Parts: sequence; C-alpha cells; structure tokens
Amino acid sequence: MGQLSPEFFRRDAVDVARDLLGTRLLVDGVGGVIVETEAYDHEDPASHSFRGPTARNAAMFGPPGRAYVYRSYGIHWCFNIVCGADQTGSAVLIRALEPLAGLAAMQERRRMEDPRLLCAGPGRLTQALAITADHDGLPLDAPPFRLERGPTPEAIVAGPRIGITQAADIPWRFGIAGSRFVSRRFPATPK
DNA sequence: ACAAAGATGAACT
DNA sequence: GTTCATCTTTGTG
Repeated sequence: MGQLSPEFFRRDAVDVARDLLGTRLLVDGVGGVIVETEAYDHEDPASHSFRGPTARNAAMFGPPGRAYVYRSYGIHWCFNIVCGADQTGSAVLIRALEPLAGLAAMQERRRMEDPRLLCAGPGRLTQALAITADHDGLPLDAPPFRLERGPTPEAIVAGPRIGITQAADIPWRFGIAGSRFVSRRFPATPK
C-alpha cells in the first residue's frame, strides 16, 4: 500500500473527507486508521479560511497534501490536511483514529490506558501522535508522516460538524459506520 | 490597545 | 448536563 500522493488531496474537501475514512495515519510509526473527519472550505463561514489568508491559516492556502495545525482553546492542537487546488483554502480536520501502532507511546503521552480514549477527538489524537505547530505546513508524503490507503469501509455515516456555531447544519462530518473509536456518536439517520 | 471567541477535553454535580 | 483551564487570533475602537 503506497503513500497517498498530493493528487489525492487536489479536489473537493468533502470528497476527500469521505475518502480518507479507512486510511492509516502514522507519525513516526505511531497512529492508526482514520475513523472520523470533517470538511472545511473557504466558502464556509465555519472555516478558518473564510475571511481569507492570515498568519495562522497560511498552510490552508498552500499546496494540497500538507498539514495545517492550529491551537484550539489555548490548550490543544488540531490536525488538518490541506485540500483542493493550490490556494483554495480548504482542508479536512482529522477528528479520530482507531489506534493500531505504537499503543504504548500513545498511552504514555495521554496518561491513560483505554484505547477508546486515546485518539477519539481532534485534541486527543494530536496529543497521542505528538503533533504540534512544528508540523504545520509539512508535506504528508514524507517523514515523519505516513498515510496509506487501507480497505474501503463498508459504510460511512454523516452528520453536522462538532463545536461550531456558523453553518452548524451542514452535514460535513463523516465517520466509519459502527466504529467505537469516534469522538461522539452520529445522529441516527432517518430512513 | 483591548476584548471576545474559539473546528476541545476533563472533571464535576 | 455544567464549569473551567488556558492562550492565540482576530475584530473593533
């Protein structure tokens, strides 16, 4: 299974967000399978890129396939992958992983044992993988990162994004159906 | 210069 | 369900 190339990310963030589910993300060999994502683009009032380029969101307006890392609530780091053509200001927030590799390192960094709580949330997974501002702007097809496509999930679910006030009704949060490693359960989908 | 909000998580009632 | 730690970025005067 080869590395995902920048071309994989050179398209609509919503499509990338869906297609990233099932992909393995590793940082220095530590990580797991992406089970939850959210899409953001620059037409989107909830996105950091909505009001154009700034010092913080510079990576979002760079080439696709790179990291955008920002500080959240003064405490946590959040990890995104830049999408779209160059300078379009779209990205996918990685919200949760199913831990697979380097469990001991993650447990040490998170000071807890339960695999379900190691990477279930954007701030938790950056702590578990030791992602910080040092990674902002780095390409994801080179060390310390590794992104390898895995089996396509049987089914995915969608729902409103978490923790935003603008465009709170847009269902751009995606998850692997039935995963016990997501940050929160998805709303029941009416038939 | 200042204030407010924020793509969160943990602890607590 | 609520509170709060903690601090950068951004908008406003």
